[in-house]
Amino acid sequence: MSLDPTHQPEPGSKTRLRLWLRLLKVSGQVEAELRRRLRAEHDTTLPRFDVMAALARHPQGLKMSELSSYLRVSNGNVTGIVDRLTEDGLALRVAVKGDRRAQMARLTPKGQQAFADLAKHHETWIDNLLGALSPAEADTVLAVLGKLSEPEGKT
Amino acid sequence: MSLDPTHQPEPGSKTRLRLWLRLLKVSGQVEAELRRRLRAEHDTTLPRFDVMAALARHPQGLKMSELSSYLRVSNGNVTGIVDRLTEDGLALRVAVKGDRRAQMARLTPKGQQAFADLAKHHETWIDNLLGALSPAEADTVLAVLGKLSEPEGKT
DNA sequence: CCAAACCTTTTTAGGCTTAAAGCTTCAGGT
DNA sequence: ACCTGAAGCTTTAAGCCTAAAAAGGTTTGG
Repeated sequence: MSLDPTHQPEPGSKTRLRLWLRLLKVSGQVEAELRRRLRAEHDTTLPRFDVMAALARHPQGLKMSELSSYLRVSNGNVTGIVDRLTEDGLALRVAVKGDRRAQMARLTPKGQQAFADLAKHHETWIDNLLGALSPAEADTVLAVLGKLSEPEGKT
Repeated sequence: MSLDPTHQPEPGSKTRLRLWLRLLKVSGQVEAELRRRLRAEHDTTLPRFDVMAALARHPQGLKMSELSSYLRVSNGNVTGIVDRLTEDGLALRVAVKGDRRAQMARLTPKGQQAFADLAKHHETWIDNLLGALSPAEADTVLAVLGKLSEPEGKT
């Protein structure tokens, strides 16, 4: 099969597959380097960073369920991460007034300070890791990839 | 701090950070969808798919250490994955002649057949998920991201 | 009032991941 | 033959991830 030159299942199928593999490679490399630096220089992990970033944007705190839907991870997942952040004194749980089922996760002052430090380094790291791209190139890719995130179907 | 308008730490730093976030978003979405379909339609996982793909390219088999360096994952990691593939009858370990320490992991006929089916669907999925991009757009992104994978320093 | 339905969170079970430790085997030097 | 270091693989510990079940708390309809 496929010796038939008239087959051509999809135009650009091959190119898209190559694009996917490269996308996977680049994001994997950057992500791996971020994880490595977070661990080596700050003794933390990417999931912890993500949770802290979410909480930093919401100083009043987030319910556990809000946090999990915000981060697009499972409900039971954030339990463990917040547990460990709490053990390290970076986060805490506070009761929700009027609903004894719910709890708000919130950064401690120590956690806010730690995140500010992390965020500063994070931006620098990204700028270094993607430094081979000019702003114009970055904008180009940004625009093209934007088509995938916004599945505009309204023709 | 940063009220000083002469600061400007990096030109394009903001754009690169946005690019990274979009890259993360797109690859995360595609990857999550692949995992979901692998699970729902084939009762398997992405790591298993990756191992099977590696073994499919090497019909004579791969040593465990070759497999782990090929996939860029830790040595102890593939042990468990090959274990589970073996339990399902998709892979097997064969002794390496002349070195009783080493073992070759290899796909069984059942495993080869299963992978052929997976690979066919995989290509279709990718083509669908990235279908919003024209071949020209895909080529553009491919070229730009190529600069990151090939850190050409020879000027 | 109270039981069923619903909501919020934690717990459980299973898989993936790494780093580090342990076991066996190999290869080379004495 | 013996020792030693390195190689190959597995095991273990800790964290992350999900889906599903369990445990409390709340709300609502009779």
